[in-house]
Amino acid sequence: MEKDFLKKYGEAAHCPVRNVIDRIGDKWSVLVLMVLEEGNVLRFNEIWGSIQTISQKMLAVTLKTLEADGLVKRTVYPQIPPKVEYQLTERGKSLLPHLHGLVGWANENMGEIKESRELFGNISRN
Amino acid sequence: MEKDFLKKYGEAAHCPVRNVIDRIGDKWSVLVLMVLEEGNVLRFNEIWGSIQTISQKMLAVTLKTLEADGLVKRTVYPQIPPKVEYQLTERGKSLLPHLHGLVGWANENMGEIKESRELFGNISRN
DNA sequence: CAGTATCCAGAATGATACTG
DNA sequence: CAGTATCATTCTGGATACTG
Repeated sequence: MEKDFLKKYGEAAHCPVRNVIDRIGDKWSVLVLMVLEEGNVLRFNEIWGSIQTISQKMLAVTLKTLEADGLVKRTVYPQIPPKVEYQLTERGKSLLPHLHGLVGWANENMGEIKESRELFGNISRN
Repeated sequence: MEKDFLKKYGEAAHCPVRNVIDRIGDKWSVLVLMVLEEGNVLRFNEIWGSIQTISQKMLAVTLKTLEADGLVKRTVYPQIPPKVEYQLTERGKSLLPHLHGLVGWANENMGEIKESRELFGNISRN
């Protein structure tokens, strides 16, 4: 029996799933978005202090990507020393409920998932 | 003004955000989950045919990870040639609404996001 | 303070060939 | 059919040093 009703996925540019995962699947974007949600308006070093293990480079790269996507707004105050503030845009805010859905799911299921993984035996992805 | 009310994120093992992103942030997991949702019960090659650009190796690895996490159930029929069927578990099904939330958001916003990115100028993440 | 520039290690993914 | 094994490549992120 053929299953021709299945959609074809994976063609990169036009794949809606790829679009999402490419955007939030990196190591830090979701974390930065949630920190900004909590802090409202934050300076570079405030975000850096809140995400303990991120490197300065990756914070800069992540913020720039989020800004380019219009999820975060960057405001520069021309002073010395410089002051730069970051905050979510409306578009960025509209994404957050979905992220909370995911994190909520993770919190509810991580315990059992870890047990499953133990039973299955640790596997490598290579 | 200090912002000590900010939570501290990023400590890997105990970070709920890391837990989610590590699980669905890879290149293929979400795609495979959605194909299985649509197809209900599918054989290895049916999934492979539905995700055009995935390699055989990565499909095998992805399915094994999802199985280890208890999101997908694998059933082997001891025949020659072999027949193996994959389907979502209840846990796997419980994740999907959240993924649909994200994909829906992406579909609604991708147009504007692409425009933003053009205006901003293409940036590299390195 | 808020970044950049460089360089590098390791992880993730892909290509290809082979097998029970 | 449903994988595994191996090798090659690409991509990501971290360390460190430097700057307007």
